[in-house]
Amino acid sequence: MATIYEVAKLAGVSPATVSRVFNGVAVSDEKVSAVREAARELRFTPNRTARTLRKQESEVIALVIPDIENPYFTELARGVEDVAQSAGYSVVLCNTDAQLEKEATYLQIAISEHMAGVILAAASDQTNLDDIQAAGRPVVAVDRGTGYDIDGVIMANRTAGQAATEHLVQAGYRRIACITGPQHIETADERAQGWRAVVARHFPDADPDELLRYSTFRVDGGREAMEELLSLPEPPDAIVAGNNLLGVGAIQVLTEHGLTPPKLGVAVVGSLPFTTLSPSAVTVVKLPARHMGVTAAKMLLERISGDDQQARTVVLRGELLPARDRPDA
Amino acid sequence: MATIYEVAKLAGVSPATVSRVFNGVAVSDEKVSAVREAARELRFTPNRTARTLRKQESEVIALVIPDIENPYFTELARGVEDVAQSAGYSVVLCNTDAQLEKEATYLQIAISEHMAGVILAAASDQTNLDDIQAAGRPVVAVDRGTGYDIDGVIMANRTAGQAATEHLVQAGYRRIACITGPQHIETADERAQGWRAVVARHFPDADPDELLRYSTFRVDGGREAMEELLSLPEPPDAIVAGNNLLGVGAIQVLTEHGLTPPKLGVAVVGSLPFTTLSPSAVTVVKLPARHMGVTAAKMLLERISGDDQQARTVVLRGELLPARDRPDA
DNA sequence: TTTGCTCATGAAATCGATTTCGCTTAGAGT
DNA sequence: ACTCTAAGCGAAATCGATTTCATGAGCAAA
Repeated sequence: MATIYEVAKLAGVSPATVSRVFNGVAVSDEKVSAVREAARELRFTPNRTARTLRKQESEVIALVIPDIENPYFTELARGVEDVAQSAGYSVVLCNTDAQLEKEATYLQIAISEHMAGVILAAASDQTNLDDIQAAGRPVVAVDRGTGYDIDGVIMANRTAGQAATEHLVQAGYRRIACITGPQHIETADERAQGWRAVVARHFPDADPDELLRYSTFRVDGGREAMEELLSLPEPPDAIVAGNNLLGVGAIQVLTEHGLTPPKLGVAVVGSLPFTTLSPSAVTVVKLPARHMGVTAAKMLLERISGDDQQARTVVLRGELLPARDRPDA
Repeated sequence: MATIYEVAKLAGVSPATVSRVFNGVAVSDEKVSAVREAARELRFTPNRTARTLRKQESEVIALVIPDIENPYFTELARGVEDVAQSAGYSVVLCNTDAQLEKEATYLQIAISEHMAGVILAAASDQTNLDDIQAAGRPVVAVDRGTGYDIDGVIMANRTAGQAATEHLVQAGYRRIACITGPQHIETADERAQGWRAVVARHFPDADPDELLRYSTFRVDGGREAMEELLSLPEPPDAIVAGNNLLGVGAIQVLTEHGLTPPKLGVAVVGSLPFTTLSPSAVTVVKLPARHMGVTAAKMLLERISGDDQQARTVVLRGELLPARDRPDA
């Protein structure tokens, strides 16, 4: 690739002037066109590595997520990407597999590659951000908090859990179970709390914990938990799934048992983008994943451009899309 | 962040020696430990930007795909990532939305960021790789060819289309339609050709094109095409979907019309990881997406380390997972 | 003892951009 | 006509690592 020096020589100016042309600093019209002409001829593209080294900042932001195969996170990624792209930033997607170690590696890379900032869906509440904060790189939390006082975009998880559960109650279900993610993940626990509150209010005599399962946020986790619940002496007549993948797993098992919703009521916190069910069979609390990504990216870009107001937390709300088929319909 | 100079000063050696310690070049034991000690104390991490500038190569590979929200590509990405990670490389995921322009931008970035190589699922057969080849960066094609003579990992698409269709014929269906992706995408067309060959052989009198729909490789594309097919004077009794998302869209429409498979036969080229259907209702030709990513990443790493044998193309085969429920069962 | 080699090491060049500094020149103000 | 200011521009420093080159020490072979 051509360098700035070759362009300078061809255009008959100094490298400094070439740089100025490409960075919008005042240069006379004739030199501008000479430089542009030379650059075109040599197919010159500025070397981003050199630029990053000198400027101590690159136009790359890292999006660190626990599960790249979860459509929820890819939708979120789309939101981030669209905003970033139109601001001239590119996005590096880092998949941590919910492992603290991988997460730490990626955060180190973000520092040593001079990335402009990080959007982080933390693997757990143990995530250490000391180094990246010391490096002065802004971090925005998405989906989950971090234990640090930083910008964040999260869901009203408790509310979402409540809404899902409440809707099942209204639909006439009486023994409502809950399958959620690992207890150490804030998101998982809050949704379960929403469920518990509603169940406790409507059925004060029931022992809620009998019908609560903490699992992994994965399809197989949903399957296992659902199998377990079905084999109880007194199985539930409805379940609330703590995220999309748990919902998929649970519904798969139900289908295999001939209990296709709404025979057994199902409400999912999260969307089922690739479901092949009738859309009216399952209640869904749609999470604004894309919007979450958009918001987080905007906040991050503000910080990158120097905004240092107090840390903000934006709380987004899910949207209840009720199942229309009732068991008594 | 601490620099190599500060470490050198603290350890009482030259920066060159510090570099050698971190790159496994012979240095006396005492200096090694002095350097390590100093590095630990200053929490030194080598600045990757500077290293990249000097070495003219970074430990980053780009994975350029047309649709990050398609589980097929995220599964492929997982394969790439696992191999790359264990070789010390990180992966930048670039989403082109099947747009040539975005793709070109990302390829330019790959060059100007000195990325070690690119794994590319091309947006179309128009992709221009001249620049990146001129820059000497290896490119491996996945899922689709590129029109260049480079390494590639592709599917036996025609075979997959045939197998899916053949299975529907064996199951007793007689009027089998096909919904596939844009005609200018090799993958889409080859699968349709497989379908056409089988249909022509078994039903030589039928006009195949009446039942063939080129669409986009997206859920809504599958929905539209399915609606169209259902409103034909003589609608099909089965369909072959050219990829996973088309399959999802088609099945959604069928479900809404009360034609849940296997009432109308469905075979999909591609997996339905988040389906909630009974697994025995739909025939699936499972594509080895992960394996494809793994293979491509290994090939790319070989090229990166200097291998310059002739370009190779690896063809992987899909696996037929037949539906067990027959319409006549 | 001398020659020849290897090994460890530091000084300095290098990668390719940006940016500071200082000089020149042109135009405004008096 | 004479400062004063600002704009345009080039030379050189800079970012932080790697790598070449030169040097000297240590050791083996002759």
